[in-house]
Amino acid sequence: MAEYNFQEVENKWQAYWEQNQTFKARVDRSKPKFYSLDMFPYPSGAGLHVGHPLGYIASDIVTRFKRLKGFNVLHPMGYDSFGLPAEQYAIQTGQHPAITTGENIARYTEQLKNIGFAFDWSKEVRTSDPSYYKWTQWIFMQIFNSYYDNKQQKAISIDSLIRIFEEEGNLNVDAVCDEDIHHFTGNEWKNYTEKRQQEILLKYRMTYLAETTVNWCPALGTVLSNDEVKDGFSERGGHPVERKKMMQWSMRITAYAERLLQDLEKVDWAEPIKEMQRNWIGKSIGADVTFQVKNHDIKIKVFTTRVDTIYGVTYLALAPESEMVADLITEDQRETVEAYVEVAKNRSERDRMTDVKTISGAFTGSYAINPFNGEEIQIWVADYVLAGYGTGAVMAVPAHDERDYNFARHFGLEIRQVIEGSLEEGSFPGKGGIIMNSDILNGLEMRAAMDKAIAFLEEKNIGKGKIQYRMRDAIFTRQRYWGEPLPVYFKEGMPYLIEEKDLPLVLPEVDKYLPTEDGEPPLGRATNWTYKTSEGEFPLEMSTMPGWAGSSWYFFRYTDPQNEISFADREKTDYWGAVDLYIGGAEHATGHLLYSRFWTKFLYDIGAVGIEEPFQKMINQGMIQGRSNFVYRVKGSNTFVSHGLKESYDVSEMHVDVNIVYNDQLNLEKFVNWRPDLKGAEFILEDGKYICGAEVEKMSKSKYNVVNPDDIITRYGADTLRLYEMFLGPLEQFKPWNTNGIDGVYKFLRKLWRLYHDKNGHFSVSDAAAVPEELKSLHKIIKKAEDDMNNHSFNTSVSAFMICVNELSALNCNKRSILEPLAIVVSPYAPHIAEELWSLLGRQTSIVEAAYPQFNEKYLVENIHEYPVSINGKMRLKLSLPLNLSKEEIEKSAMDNEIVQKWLEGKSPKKVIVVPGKIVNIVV
RNA sequence: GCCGGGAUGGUGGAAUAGGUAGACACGCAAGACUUAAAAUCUUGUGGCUUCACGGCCGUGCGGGUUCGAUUCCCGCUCCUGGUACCA
Repeated sequence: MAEYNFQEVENKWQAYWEQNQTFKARVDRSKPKFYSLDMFPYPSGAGLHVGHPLGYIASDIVTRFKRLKGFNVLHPMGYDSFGLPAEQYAIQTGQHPAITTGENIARYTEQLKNIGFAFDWSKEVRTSDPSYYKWTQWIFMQIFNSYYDNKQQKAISIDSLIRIFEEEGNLNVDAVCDEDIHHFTGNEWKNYTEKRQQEILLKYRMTYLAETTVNWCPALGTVLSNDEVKDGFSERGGHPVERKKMMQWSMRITAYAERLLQDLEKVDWAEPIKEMQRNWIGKSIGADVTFQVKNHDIKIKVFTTRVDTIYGVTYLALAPESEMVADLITEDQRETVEAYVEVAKNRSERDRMTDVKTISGAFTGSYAINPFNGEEIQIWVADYVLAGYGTGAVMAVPAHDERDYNFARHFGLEIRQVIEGSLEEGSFPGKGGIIMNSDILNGLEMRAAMDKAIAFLEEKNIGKGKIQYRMRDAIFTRQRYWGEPLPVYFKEGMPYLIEEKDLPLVLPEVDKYLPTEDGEPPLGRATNWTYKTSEGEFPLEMSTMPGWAGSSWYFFRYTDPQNEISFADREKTDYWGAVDLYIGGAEHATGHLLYSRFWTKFLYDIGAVGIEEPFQKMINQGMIQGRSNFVYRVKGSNTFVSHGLKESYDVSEMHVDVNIVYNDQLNLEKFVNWRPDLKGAEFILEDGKYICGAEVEKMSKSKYNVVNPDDIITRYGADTLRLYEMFLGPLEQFKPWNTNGIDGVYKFLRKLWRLYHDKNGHFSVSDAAAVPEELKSLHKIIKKAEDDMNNHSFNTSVSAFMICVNELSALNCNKRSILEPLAIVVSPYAPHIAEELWSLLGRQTSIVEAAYPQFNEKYLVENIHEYPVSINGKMRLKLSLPLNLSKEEIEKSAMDNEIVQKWLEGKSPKKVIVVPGKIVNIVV
């Protein structure tokens, strides 16, 4: 092969890796393990664009490097293949989503294989495959069969709870459960009907059925989770979302709130992501306080984080949705309050969110009594109080809370200061201040006042210290077809699990993928969607699982994807353990990453896995944005004017396909053939070229700025694509895709190739000994590439490779002792060309099996340093001096220099700073 | 509003235990090779100024610490991600 023929080289080695199963991972206890994972892709119909593989390339480079360093690597890939787009497509076309999904996966796989990833394809999983979702269903069953014990702080089998109920009822049970639990004895339990018992157990199960307010999206016909809703619209499709009460399965992720929060300390993730999770969990430490309503037997419980300001409470406020409101309205207020509640309730979540400036509320007419000072305070209804947080009621302290302050000002309610300071500029939180006007709390600071107030509450039995989390239980059902069926049937209205031997419960065929006429989910269309037991035939659950179900445990399945007797062999999950490097977008911070941690902790609690945190280290790659190109049509004509001249004409801007533009220069021939209406287009050129305008936008079809990796590979090859994606900039940074610099890395590969070949293109290396400059160049790159790898600074490594190859080219180096290790160092980035060079060098096995070259400091040792000499901090000259000179000798050489003398103008310097091996600075 | 991330030539970016700002690459310009083009190679390329040597300015803006600041501190501007009446 005379010239570097990337097509030939890349096809050859991709076939070789596949045939030899080069990347197949096996348990091997003689080596340290390295589990590298990329975030699960959803195989969309549009295929991969150049932004998708960015993270995969980075992780591929790391795994290839780790192999060279002697690690046993697991680097799998698979598909999160249940999802809305396939179902939407099915609704439109009638085509079964499994078919579309299969086609999309085939396309993705082909595209991924073209890039030359070192994936172990034998480990591939697909969440929509029954052999996979069998185990998703199995995990659901374990969750159903568990409750969370607060004393032991772990999930425990529901059977042991039943035993406790039988023995002593629930009086001593401290578990995470529904609010409306009543106490019963062991005898009472035994006398309950089965239905009654199941009803009670459901209140304890880690996954339970309950009426919940959900984000209902009528256009999609499904429920969405909070993180699937953006500003009141669905993330997929942008359809309006409304609040609706529905019977849904939920999971008690809140039981794990504290552990999810604490264990963030154990993982090596970017601080912003951890912070997002902390905010999402939203821990607040405070107290519950019960207020007696005057002339009523109703008590109002509020949650507050500032019980120290309890003497500053001047009114209570309830959420409009609160059930207590109806009982508290007095006759003279009835009309006003009911009208207000009606309006407030119907205001959509989105209105309430966008319109935070408008203050609204209504006085119920009732009064509550402050348990600390016996004062009567008004009870209001206000839509700034959320039904879903805390108790849905707040004690308002206008002097020290901004929202309470604004509300009180608006309605003319009292504002009473209880912390020293000035109210001139409105309310202030006064967290460091001294309490005043507060009877028993006077003179204390916040912390002490809170402790004293809580002690008072507990003594009087009207409240207690409490920790509140903002995080809600996770809704686990979707009224959709294309998802995992829940392995649940209903008897007398109570849910029961199907038997384990009947897993997987396979998704049934339906005639249409739409809800039924009477509003049931699509599974309601299936015939015989029932479960037979010895007692009869019962209806199965018609909702399916949400998208996050399958992706919350896939990292375990990868270790043992074909296992038919368990979700993964414990020996294998133990060997591979936690993911050592997880690369993916930051957009999953509060969804996938939280759910996966939750399921992992659950599986740990029941003894199914040995780790509590699934992802030890994570890097979040920045998104690749699109870079759109524009042409400028002179209005009313078929003439296009180049970007630099457009100001002289009346033009309209038009997106043009970036694939027919090179370095912002339009390919005119391709342009006129791009669309029929452009036939016969004329151009006004500048310097004989048509230059396009450019702008950074999201990569999308409609903007004609989607760049497909296949096109780049056809033109430049996979190695160039890999190098270029890394060369573009730091992995974490957001950046626009721009092919302008790609020629540079392509040239680099050809220069690299030429190092191993003579002028006539014949492979030619010499066994002569390397000269010091060559060794220096080599050892510089050995060290740099390794250091960069540890910092995940891939872009700087590519630059360093270029420098190395430039240096070796200048030296006309063709020494085997230099070029062999060089091929290894480059191989994680450009594996195909490296393999080819390796085999040309006479090696029989894959370069993957080579060892990373040993760095030797001695080749880099310098004995001369070029000292920059600064005068008053500005570099003025350079001075080459031996490194073994003393400070004094360096200073003397500098002072003797004539340029230095010129700057001194005969004066003696105020100060001379000499940092040996670094710099000289002379202060005049 | 609150919490993150960022701003460096025409472009992507490099350099932070404070020590030569602009590595590497693109683009551009000039030249070599070629009938020509492509490819390849050589040289130059932050701005202003100077015939030149050189000088002045320069890392979003304004201050500060320091012999020395892209890097540390204080105060802003703009872009960007998250979050949102959470009591």
